[in-house]
Amino acid sequence: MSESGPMTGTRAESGALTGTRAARAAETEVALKEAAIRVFGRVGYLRAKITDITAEAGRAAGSFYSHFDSKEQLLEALLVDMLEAGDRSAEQSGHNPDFSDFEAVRWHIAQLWALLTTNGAVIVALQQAAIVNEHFARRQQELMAPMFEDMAAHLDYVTAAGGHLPGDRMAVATAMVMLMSQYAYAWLEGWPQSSGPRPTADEAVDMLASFILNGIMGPIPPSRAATS
Amino acid sequence: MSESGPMTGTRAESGALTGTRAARAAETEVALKEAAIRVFGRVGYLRAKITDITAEAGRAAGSFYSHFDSKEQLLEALLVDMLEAGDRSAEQSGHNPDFSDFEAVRWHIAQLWALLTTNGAVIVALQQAAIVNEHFARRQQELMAPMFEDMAAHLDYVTAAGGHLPGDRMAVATAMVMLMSQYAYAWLEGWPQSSGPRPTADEAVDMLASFILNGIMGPIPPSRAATS
DNA sequence: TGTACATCAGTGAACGCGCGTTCACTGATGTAC
DNA sequence: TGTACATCAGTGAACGCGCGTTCACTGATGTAC
Repeated sequence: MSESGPMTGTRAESGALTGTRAARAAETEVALKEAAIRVFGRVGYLRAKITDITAEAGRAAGSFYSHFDSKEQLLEALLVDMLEAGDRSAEQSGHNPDFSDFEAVRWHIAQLWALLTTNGAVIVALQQAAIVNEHFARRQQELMAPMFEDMAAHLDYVTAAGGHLPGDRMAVATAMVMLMSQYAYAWLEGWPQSSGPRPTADEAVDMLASFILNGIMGPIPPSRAATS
Repeated sequence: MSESGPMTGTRAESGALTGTRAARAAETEVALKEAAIRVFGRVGYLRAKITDITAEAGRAAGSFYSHFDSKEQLLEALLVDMLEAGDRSAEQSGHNPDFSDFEAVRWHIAQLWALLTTNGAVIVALQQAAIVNEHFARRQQELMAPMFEDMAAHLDYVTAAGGHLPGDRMAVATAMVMLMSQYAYAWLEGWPQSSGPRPTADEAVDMLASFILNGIMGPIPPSRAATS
């Protein structure tokens, strides 16, 4: 027994390139996806070359096509992964839909913030892909539509609580989503570059929550705004 | 005198392709720029091919390079045109910087709205170019930086008037710019597509003005919000 | 005013670069007997 | 358990498409004398 069996020995020694065929293929697919996310984050989806991704994953160029038909299909796969993970985490949370309440607004913003910071590369990739590709333009709409509807529904609580929306409920919902997502994007990009230290994530979420609650309802009591 | 002179006759007859050499070249350059704006508006900057632009302008492909070194340099020229026009119109307007006043806020939003609707194609082209090109990423920052600074300065009037900003002045200024520009973009794109009629430009500007004034200060008197 | 030549805006076919995609090949894994 | 063959993940050089860019050419405009 000074030598292990030929197969098991080979497996243990050559690391990532061993295992059953199926396992090895699955490993490579995951490696390609993870590499893609890193490359997208570094140079953006539109500038990312197939060979950038395979190089980042430590594979040959041709290997890519054993797993994906194209860069588009890879992005689609990443989107599916993201949405599955999102569905799983969304199930458990019974949330408060009453947007006349500061904590409810803040909770929703924090949720969106978490989504953007954990899946930033994929979401920004989708945004970029939507610019040059009809399919992803539609996909982006499909992702945003429920957000608009969701926000609009939450705004009805504001009206019910005697708040005075600044305009049409759908227009206000659209403005809210645009504000949240774009401010988050600017924050991730480090805008504006000129001035002092950028806010922490918590400060940013607080600011947005106060801004939006004031915007849709009127000022919140200073005590709550200061302590949250 | 039954025949006009050979040159003047030729000029009058063959329309756009006549005149002095310099004039003819200038005409073509203008035609290419205008064609580019139309093509950018239709398919976007990133998808626009040089031959799309020359075809739209009714010229041969090679003609492009008598006037511009590349698509990038053409966009740069369009930006310069836009900024020159912007400077000219900005000079004449003595504006009210006091953002505790509804009309001042509304006026600024209307200004930005006008800028985006008249130069939408070029501004969106810049946004797209900034994604894949370092030069235009910097150019975009240069264009936005004064807006952030300007808004932040205006916000100081809010604090002076006893208003309570929802966060750091620069963060709030950033949020305002993001809200205005992105809502305008969404409006131009017809988002959200699902629901009923989108607001008119005036309604959109009113909504943004109320949203922002509430957001940065507290609610405006209902009478003013309703009448403006 | 007329002629001969120079210049230049514009033309469009051809060229060539960059990058996505293919494919003959390798060596390890899986299967049959 | 051992041998012979089949299958398949992965390789990387080569291919080829799309589009930016060039360039020899045309015909009109400008200049010289």
